Amino acid sequence: MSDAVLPSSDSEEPSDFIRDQVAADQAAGRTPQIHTRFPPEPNGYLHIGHAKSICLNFGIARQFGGVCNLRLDDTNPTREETEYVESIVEDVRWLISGWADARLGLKSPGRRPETDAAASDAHQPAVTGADAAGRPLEPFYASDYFEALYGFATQLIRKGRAYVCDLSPEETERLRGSPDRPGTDSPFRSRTVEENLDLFARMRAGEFPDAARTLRARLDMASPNIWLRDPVLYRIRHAAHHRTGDRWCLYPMYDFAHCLSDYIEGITHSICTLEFEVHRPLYDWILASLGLARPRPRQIEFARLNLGYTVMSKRKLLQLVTEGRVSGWNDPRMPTLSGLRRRGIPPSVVRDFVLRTGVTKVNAVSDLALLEHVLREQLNRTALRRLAVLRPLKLVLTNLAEGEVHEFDAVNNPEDPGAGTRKVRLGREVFIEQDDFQEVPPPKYFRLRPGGEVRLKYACIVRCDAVLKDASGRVTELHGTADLDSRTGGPNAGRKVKGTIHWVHAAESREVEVRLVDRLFTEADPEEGGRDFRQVLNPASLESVTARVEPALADPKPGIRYQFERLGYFWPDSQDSAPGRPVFLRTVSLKDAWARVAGTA
RNA sequence: UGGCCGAUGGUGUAAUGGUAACACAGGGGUCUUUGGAGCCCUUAGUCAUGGUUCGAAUCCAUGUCGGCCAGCCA
Repeated sequence: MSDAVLPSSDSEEPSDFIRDQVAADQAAGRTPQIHTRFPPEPNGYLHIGHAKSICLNFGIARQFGGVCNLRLDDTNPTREETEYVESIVEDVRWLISGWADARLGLKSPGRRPETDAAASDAHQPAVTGADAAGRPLEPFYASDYFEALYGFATQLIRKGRAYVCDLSPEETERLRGSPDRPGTDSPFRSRTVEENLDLFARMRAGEFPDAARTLRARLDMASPNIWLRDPVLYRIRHAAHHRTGDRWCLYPMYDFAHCLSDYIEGITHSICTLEFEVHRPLYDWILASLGLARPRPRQIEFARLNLGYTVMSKRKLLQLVTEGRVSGWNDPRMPTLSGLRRRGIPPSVVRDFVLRTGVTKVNAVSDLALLEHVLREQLNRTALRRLAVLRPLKLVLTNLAEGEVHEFDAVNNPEDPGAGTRKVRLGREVFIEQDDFQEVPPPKYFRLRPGGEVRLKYACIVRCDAVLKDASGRVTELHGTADLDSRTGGPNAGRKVKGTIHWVHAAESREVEVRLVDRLFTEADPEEGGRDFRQVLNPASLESVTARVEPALADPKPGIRYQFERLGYFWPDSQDSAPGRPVFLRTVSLKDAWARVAGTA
């Protein structure tokens, strides 16, 4: 099954307040070429919350004939690593593959604004597809703009809009005031342009230790908006950067770097999450203060995605990893894109899910059930059906001779006749699911019971004649009789029984490890009432069983998704499978109507 | 006791001054060699109070509740 050809809602053109704005800007001729960007900081792995931003930004580029740049927002050398850069690039490509590949804006390798003397305003155009020289393209990096940014900062100083401040971090904080009390001007606020220029150059030259001085915007210490109270634009950090090494000891802050990175790349719509709403006046102020040649980008905010039964912040996900509560960032229980991918969730499902949650400014928590619904909807249409018994119980069909074997046709996918059929074989001994037999069945139980009958899927009806137990009273084996005349085409083919169960031929079945993946937390809101989310980790989130499967499952092709009939959707784990020794992961269970009935009884 | 943003069934969204709609979840039915899938039916909502208007989920005011903001993080 190819992820790219999966049918989904990708073909629909969604509408929301951001797309309305983009459409209006384009229609009015303000931004004929739409240009968005996805700007993660490489300090962690991408998760399904980022998927929303990716789908929004690339979706807009796709819908309006534009481009979406992938940009690493790497302005803080102490938190960022190459490992994260690599995972981010891989995850973004995976998520947009077969959907918006053609919209991915990258740049020719090694290119930076200062390598392009013609562009006086540091313009960095995006390339889609391939490099003119055939070299692989690379993402944009905010760190590629350090030189250009430094130049913009000196311009701000020359205009009297920024100054070097010698206040300590503690003093800076104290003089900032509080939300309901205005701040106090820094004593360094009225330095001359010449002095500021000289000091700023010496900050860059490494003459001062960390935190000794900052470059600050000259705005309004009395503003009710904290971010307008002379915010820090540059800080000194004698730290090696994952890309620029030790070329710099002066690093721009987010507010200064982001708006100008957007400008440098020619971004028209800079879409970010709600917490940046209060930064927008600063975003606009910096750009407006510089008297820039080209049109300025515009920031629009939306509410991030939240999902039930999980946590989403990088800090908490990192905690799960470092404390060993999961096996890594790509543990199949993790909401990271690498975790979802390993679990077997196709990118088209992530896209469809995100699409269905909509785009608003309301803080909301999306329902895990919706993700599972979209998953089942797509996998139902495409997954190959197979018989697998998770917790085997032996059933001996005493009217069949040793070595007697019967063959039946089994449909590979009832939703897709083109998927064809295969043979399944039945012998004297079969395994059935322990759950499919009850010695003392509850009301409305349709499966096997002493003296009762059930159909073995694709084969024939069997009756349970005897129950064998061990000394502790545990059921160890069943004896029964097969009615071979009830097979398809047989004289008793029309006989009706209440239940149909899955099974495997004991002699030909294979033992494989199956990992039953479930939600990571037992509560929809793991942090409800301020509790530590680690208190409600689901102890049953990952259960390993040794299953008995039909031979057709012994050596599965990587990347193929299966439905184990009546159980759920599974696929071989890309990491722990070996040739001839697959490990299956459960992507999602089938809906279980009986569990509801039994649970409420 | 500051500023900004938001509030529509259980959940997520739509309705852009004119019949509150869709999806998921829940409930019921139908069909079935998956208690799956499909199909049909169904429960349930505009935060409150005023105002403007022929008419308000929508506009205005006040209140309530929720989120965000006082990193030299992003």
